[in-house]
Amino acid sequence: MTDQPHDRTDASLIALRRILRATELYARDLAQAAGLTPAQLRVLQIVAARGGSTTPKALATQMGVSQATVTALVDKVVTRGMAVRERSDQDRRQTNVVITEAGRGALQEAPDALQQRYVRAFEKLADWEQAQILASLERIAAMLDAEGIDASPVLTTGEIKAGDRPA
Amino acid sequence: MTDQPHDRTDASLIALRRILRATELYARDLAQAAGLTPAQLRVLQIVAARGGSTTPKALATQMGVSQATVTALVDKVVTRGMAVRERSDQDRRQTNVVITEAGRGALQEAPDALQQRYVRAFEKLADWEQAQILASLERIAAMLDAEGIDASPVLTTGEIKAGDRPA
DNA sequence: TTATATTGCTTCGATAGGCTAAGTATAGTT
DNA sequence: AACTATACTTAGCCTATCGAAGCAATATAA
Repeated sequence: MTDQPHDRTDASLIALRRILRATELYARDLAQAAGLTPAQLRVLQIVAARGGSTTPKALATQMGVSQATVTALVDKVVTRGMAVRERSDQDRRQTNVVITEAGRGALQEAPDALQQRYVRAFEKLADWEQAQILASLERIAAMLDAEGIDASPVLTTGEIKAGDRPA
Repeated sequence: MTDQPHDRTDASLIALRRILRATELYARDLAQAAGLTPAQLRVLQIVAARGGSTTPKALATQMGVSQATVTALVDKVVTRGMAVRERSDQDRRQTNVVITEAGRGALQEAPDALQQRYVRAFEKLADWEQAQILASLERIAAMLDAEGIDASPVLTTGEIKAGDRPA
């Protein structure tokens, strides 16, 4: 392969697309395995990550969609018995979306789309490879979201990892 | 940052998500700017990339969706005057989707989501950085779509059966 | 206290993208 | 001529998403 700069640009774009596509397809796959659509699965994941209960408002913010959309999604997971709505006692305008045992079960069947596949492979890599890939990814992420995108909440496993219970 | 292996796994996942999210949001943005939805834009892009004319079959294959979906998408871009349908002369079962001047204009207004933002930044990087990023991306792509997604982009026909909204 | 915001969520009506199944031509095969 | 296969379209049905409007509870002002 020649070293025309443009070749590399194209090749990296192609690789990026493969990544996006693989992620998307795998997300669908997993969601289907758990009897949930990707969007519904995301709802459950966020609720679980926030200690098993959160509000539609918080979901909307974190997912970057409108509250109306969250209402529809919550309707569906509620219908499937994977969550319930409970009126808040502090502020009775608020509703808490609470995950059920069935919901937790479904989550276990369908762990995070990226995590499942990626972690296994990543952790097999040599140390230097991991370091290089990490550096590259962070570089790319910075390139992509540096300009323009409003500071909307990025869903990361990191930030929602351990117990930050919302009162 | 410490060098705990797990930190790196998490950090790389977070970076990946940022990439996915940035791409998704930017795609919407651009599509809106051009008066097209992301899917419709993709149709136009593919048609243009194939020399300004291609068949629904080819579109379906390349986009990984059914022909029926392509029909619907083509309907929309045709309605917007950005493409026309023409019966093939070689095989009269075939239809050619042909991009119009208006379509080309729209494409120029809204170039590829990834390309637009990424290429600019990528081509500013130092040579060694480009090489490293490319290697990493290809590595990741291989990790993600190697195992599991067997052959076709078409998913299993597992069903997520309907649910109605709770009262 | 009563009147007026503001907040949190749901409902309604649209639009988009996606699917499967069934229909219609056209092209190939036997 | 009679099948079979191919290329699309149609029809009917999901899900996801939005904006606008509505309702209920809280907060603020007069």
